[in-house]
Amino acid sequence: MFSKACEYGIKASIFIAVNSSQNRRVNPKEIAKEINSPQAFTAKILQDLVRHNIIKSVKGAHGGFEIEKEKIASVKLSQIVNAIDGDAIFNGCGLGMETCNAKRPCPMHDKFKVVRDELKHMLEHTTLEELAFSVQTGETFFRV
Amino acid sequence: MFSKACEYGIKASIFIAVNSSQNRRVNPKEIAKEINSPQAFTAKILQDLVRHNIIKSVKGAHGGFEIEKEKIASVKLSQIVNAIDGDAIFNGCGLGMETCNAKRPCPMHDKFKVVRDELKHMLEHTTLEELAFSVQTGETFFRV
DNA sequence: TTTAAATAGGATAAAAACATCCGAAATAAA
DNA sequence: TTTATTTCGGATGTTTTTATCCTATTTAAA
Repeated sequence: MFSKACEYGIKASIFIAVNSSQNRRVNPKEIAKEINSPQAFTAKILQDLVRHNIIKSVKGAHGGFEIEKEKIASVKLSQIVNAIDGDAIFNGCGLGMETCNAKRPCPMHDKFKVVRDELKHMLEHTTLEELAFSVQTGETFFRV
Repeated sequence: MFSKACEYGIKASIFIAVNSSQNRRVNPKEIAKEINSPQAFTAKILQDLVRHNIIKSVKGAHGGFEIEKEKIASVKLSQIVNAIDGDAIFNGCGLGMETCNAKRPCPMHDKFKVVRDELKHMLEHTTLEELAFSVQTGETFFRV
């Protein structure tokens, strides 16, 4: 469904949100440990999220990654997915056809579109805030 | 969403169904041409579908691939997807966590499960017959 | 029985995804 | 100003996915 990079990116963003809400910056080492991901690879993904203006990085001593508090509630899962995996998941054809559309649909088009649109809707209406909150309350988890 | 192999496998199955309903066997060359896929790679996938007992192959002169007519209506998309991509799409965690479940859910679990279950339901209730029919009537297409 | 036409399957190659390493650049604090 | 700490970014390596090639095996028909 999502690439590994995207999975790591989502988890990392949530973890950063959890910490930023407590005014703590975190670094790739802490993040990778918490979300159970390869550190250097995770660092690359964090750079990507910074370039896409989803998280903020602060260089130098006492630096790290953070998300502005006001942003935590407004950032949607769809933005993270789109930043890392692009928009194929939102608009792409279920059978990978470049040219599939309502006028000239692939055999799966109608049925697939229903599911894809629901996924899209879910990603566009799920905020970092609610995900971070469920982690903070101990309701959900990043790892075993 | 699905691997390339799975996309080719679905399209190939539909094309074989269309032809089998007219008592025609087809070979990898015809199939690859029709569904716009690499021929040798497609042949491998066909072997996989044969091993999974979804399609039938007939070796030797005048051989080729076919699907028993009675089977066309009973084969579900889910069987093809499962044969090629396995069951991760049906049961896997949205964040790739091996251990995610209702008791110890990942942050996306509840919201993802809704979408994943709808995808699963769609795949389990879509038959090769209806897909093949939509191609036969010229309502849907494999390529540009 | 021979031949031509098919699928089967192993070996190999190319591309993409996943991952690591290391030095450069930035910055806060000593 | 120096030092320690941190992100940035390029180079490189590994694994998986995608794709090709070639030979063996099977089988219908001549």
